[in-house]
Amino acid sequence: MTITTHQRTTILEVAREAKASKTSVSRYFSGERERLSPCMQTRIAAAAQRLGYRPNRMASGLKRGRSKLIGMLVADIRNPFSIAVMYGVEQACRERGLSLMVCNTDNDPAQEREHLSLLASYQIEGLVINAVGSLDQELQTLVQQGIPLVLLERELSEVEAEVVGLDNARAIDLALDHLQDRGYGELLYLSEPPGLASPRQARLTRFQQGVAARNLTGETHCQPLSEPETLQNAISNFIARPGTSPKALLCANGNATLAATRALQAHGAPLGDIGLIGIDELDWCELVSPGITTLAQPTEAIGRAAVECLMRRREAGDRTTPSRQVHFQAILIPRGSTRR
Amino acid sequence: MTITTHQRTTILEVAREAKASKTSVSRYFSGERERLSPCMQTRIAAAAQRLGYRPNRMASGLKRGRSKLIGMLVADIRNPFSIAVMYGVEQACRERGLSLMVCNTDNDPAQEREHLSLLASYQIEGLVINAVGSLDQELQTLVQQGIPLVLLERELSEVEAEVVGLDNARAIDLALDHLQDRGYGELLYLSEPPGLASPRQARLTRFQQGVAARNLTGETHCQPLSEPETLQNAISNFIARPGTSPKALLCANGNATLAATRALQAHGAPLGDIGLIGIDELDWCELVSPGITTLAQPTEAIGRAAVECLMRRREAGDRTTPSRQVHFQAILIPRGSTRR
DNA sequence: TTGTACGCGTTATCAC
DNA sequence: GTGATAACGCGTACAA
Repeated sequence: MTITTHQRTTILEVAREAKASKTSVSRYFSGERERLSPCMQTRIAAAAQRLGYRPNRMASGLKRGRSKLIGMLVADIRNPFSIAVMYGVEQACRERGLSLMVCNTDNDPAQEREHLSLLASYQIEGLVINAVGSLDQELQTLVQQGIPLVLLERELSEVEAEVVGLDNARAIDLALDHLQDRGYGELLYLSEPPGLASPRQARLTRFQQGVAARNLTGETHCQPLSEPETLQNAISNFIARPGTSPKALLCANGNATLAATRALQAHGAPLGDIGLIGIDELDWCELVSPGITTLAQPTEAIGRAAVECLMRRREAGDRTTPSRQVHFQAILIPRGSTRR
Repeated sequence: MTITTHQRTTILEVAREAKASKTSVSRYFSGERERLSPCMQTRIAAAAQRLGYRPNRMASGLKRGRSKLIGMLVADIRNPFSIAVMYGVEQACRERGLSLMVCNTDNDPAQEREHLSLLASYQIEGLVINAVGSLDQELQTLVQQGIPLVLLERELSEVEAEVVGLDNARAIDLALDHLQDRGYGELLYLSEPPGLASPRQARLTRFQQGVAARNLTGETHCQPLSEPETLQNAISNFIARPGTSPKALLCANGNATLAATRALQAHGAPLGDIGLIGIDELDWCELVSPGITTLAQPTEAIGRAAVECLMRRREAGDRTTPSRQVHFQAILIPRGSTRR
């Protein structure tokens, strides 16, 4: 039977109930159970059970300097990619007894700064960052405070932090090779504006290099996806233009794929006739007939790797290890949208 | 210029730097700025700026008993519905200066219990719960500790907590009316097993009532969606069976819609010929030709309402107000899948 | 094996 | 208007 207290039970109450001292109870709950006599152990266990006791993490975090909290800054929580990575992060955290604080910043640098500072105030032990702004200075502060950082795909040169993400160059190469294989010679690259977001930048430049290297024709359209008409027009123009070779669209991420698919449907162009390939595998890509070819990112692995990096760095005493980069390979999933 | 300390700056250091007392600095940062002399204010501001000071929320949480933390228990973080609600929760939290701790439980009651206890140990000020298990006892403990609870669509009768969610009965009615309007007379209801999850239960029973009331023919298939073949067979049998009236599928949630769409495609049945309507609006429903009719849930509003309930209850001193239910209406989005 | 005493960084109380 | 001091709940030397 649990006793009904409207206040949380403290270690002191458990100690009294078990006729033991604070210390013993504390030991019991911090993995030093073996050092206690069996009798004492059962008494404490019983007392804690009766009172429904749970150590206060605020207090223990304050005392030991370890909050057992990991922070995650997400640029856009509604992006399936972010969620998929978050799933991996959450799993890895749980396996290590860590909890996760999630902050969504809606692609707003001001909010990113605010949330960063907030997370720091909770004494988080590590931070996984997926942000759009240039946060060098704020991040530098965190690094100086000894908080391990992992950047998801945002290679900010200045800061000493791990970087985990896709091997963008090879992913684009994979896409271009596939398109060329399938006979598409004139390409339109669709992306949101790269801005400071380095993966967008990396993918874009590799596209440009890769097109040249393969003697393909390539154009790019890097506009916000918020206004469908802009995209629609770009695609219509691309299709209408006289050309000597089949045409295809290459979408830089899931959002772009979604927008492009909408635009193609509105335009009435059948998939495959106009080729379509996108980075990021989504639930529905196999459903939109005849299926959309994608480059899947190993999202869960990316999330787990992020936490692993965090922990490794924390145990390594921070400054000693140089920061590293972990790159994962995209997986091509060929479907009807690149089959003529 | 920020000074490089590898430890976090404390209030004491700021006090020394500003030639003031801890108390004054504390006042400055806890909204009692006005009580300080202008001179003192600028001194503290400058010192804090120089040192990059931020109050330690662990410590203040310990002292004041307010962690400024809201917890959210999510049954399945990869379910778009959960994410959409979470978006609303996060926004509402941010507007109130609260932070969000997210726990994914992967539909596992054991993990739900574990996370619940973990969240409590962080002295969270409120909890939004979307769970599958029967957690009555654990939740009761939290209520007794004075933690406000909001259940997303899981009406656990015993516990004194707010319930926020969809008006399931009317949503099902809406679906049935729509299907009947469009001339579908034989229906197959697809759902994951209802188990203890009350929205599934509510939708299922309403379907059965509603079918009877309208003189329609209705069957139900409530199996896990993990094995596509089971669903596939059920649908094939349903379609193959001789009938007097057009047939349609009604999917209880987004997962079911996804599975049903896959199965129909595998079966080669064109949408609309066999009707399809699903609860939960998803990105891709408009893309799968000729578009899938859905009942959209106002997810962001649900998330925000959850946090509002939490805060209202906290300010009301907890026990006084009776627990309430907030129900939102689904919105019908008709598309080609219910047009013959 | 067990208990005592102190400090983590903050806020609240009470003096000045 | 300002400052000293005692908690908050816990972990951990150190002593017993």
